[in-house]
Amino acid sequence: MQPKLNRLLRALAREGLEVTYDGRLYSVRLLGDANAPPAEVLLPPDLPVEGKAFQQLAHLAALKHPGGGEVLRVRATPDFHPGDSGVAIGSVLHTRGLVVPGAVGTDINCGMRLHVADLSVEDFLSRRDDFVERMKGHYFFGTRDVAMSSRASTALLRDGLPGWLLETLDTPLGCARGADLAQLDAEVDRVHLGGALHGNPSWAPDALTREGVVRDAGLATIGGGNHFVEVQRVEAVEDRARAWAWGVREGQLAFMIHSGSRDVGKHVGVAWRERTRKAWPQGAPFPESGILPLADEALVAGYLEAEATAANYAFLNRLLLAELLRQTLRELFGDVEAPLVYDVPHNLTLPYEGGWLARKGACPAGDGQPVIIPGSMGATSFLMVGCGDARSLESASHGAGRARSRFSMSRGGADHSEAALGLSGVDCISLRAERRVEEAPAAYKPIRPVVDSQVEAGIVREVARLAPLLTFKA
DNA sequence: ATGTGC
Repeated sequence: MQPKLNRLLRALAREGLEVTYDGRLYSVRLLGDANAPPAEVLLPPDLPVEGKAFQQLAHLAALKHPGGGEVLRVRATPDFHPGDSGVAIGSVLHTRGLVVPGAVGTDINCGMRLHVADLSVEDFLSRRDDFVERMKGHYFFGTRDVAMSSRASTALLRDGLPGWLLETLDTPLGCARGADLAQLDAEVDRVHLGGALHGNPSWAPDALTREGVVRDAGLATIGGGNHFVEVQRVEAVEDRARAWAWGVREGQLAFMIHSGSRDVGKHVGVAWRERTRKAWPQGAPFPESGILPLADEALVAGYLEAEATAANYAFLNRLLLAELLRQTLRELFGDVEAPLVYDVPHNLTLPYEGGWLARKGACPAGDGQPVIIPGSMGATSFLMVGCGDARSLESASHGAGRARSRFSMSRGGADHSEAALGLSGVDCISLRAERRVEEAPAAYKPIRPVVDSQVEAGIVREVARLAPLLTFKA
């Protein structure tokens, strides 16, 4: 291990980085930039490291705006890996007086949602094929163009889930027609921030605010990449008191949803990437990292409102994905309770200590907060509780982390046998064969060391472990 | 991340 580590440190030094490592925590800084805060990375010695991701972190910490504002701290989670917009996935950025749209990216309010159901695994598996066929209809072919009233859509984008619910009570359309709206209302408390950010519908694509009935092809769909819907079994409970309080018990069925704001986030993210570039002060050189901050107060407020608009959409997307699961369960098994445990965003800018905290693939881990860390398909996922650790900027990993790129997984010549991909015994439902390969367990780091390192560092504690039964990938 | 495209 040591020679390998020394090689990495030397390679990074050649690229202009100053790196130290104490066996748990890396500290990274651009050489010769003593004013920039060092970026910290929690990473146990047995996990693979990527030079590019370190470089991206060091550049993020060194970010400056000629108009003022400052980066206070940068921290990365143990699942961090290079991002293609110049900001590593797993970065947490604490700023004052400036905001970095690229530190959230286009996948705004990507997040996790977890439900449990009082249904035995045996009963569920006895109707597995029926269940899969119905969900395929919903997630892959069927429930496209989800209808909602223009009023509900506008209220959602502006006020989030409570606004949407208020308008939907009068005119339930689409998936909402079969929903228990009183239950959805009661569950809003278990959505991070109440699922209610202050948005502005004018930042959303025009189609979402059209008069009359809005028909949206993206709503209640999983989306690509690492997004998924997974049916699991609660295989072990570590913190019985907390699990009980959250409604989680051993042997229950669970539903885990990983999805985001679909094309709405892309629309907002791309628009603000342009605006941020145009807002860069005339004559000032562009940072070589390509990462641009906003410092102007009105622009910062405008961006945060746009981000919130997409975030509100993502909250509803995850809610409706869960609602389709819940309705399908009722169709197959009668009156099954499938209450929400928690819904938490891991790509969002939120107020923190008088400034802003931008998380890109990092789960909030405030004291007592539920933290959801999914393993790859076929691996255990974790329900944790945050410890409110300040050194980690109250942030945990959002998964195991990608070990190999989608491209490197799918290219010819690679061993695509089930065994090599780690897919033996994995029940993955997707219409696209290449998705199973790109997202196979072999593309991801092992989840155990990622979780353990965060427990040892006092960031999270284990509440329950969830074993996969079947996974839907778009 | 994106009704993706290396």
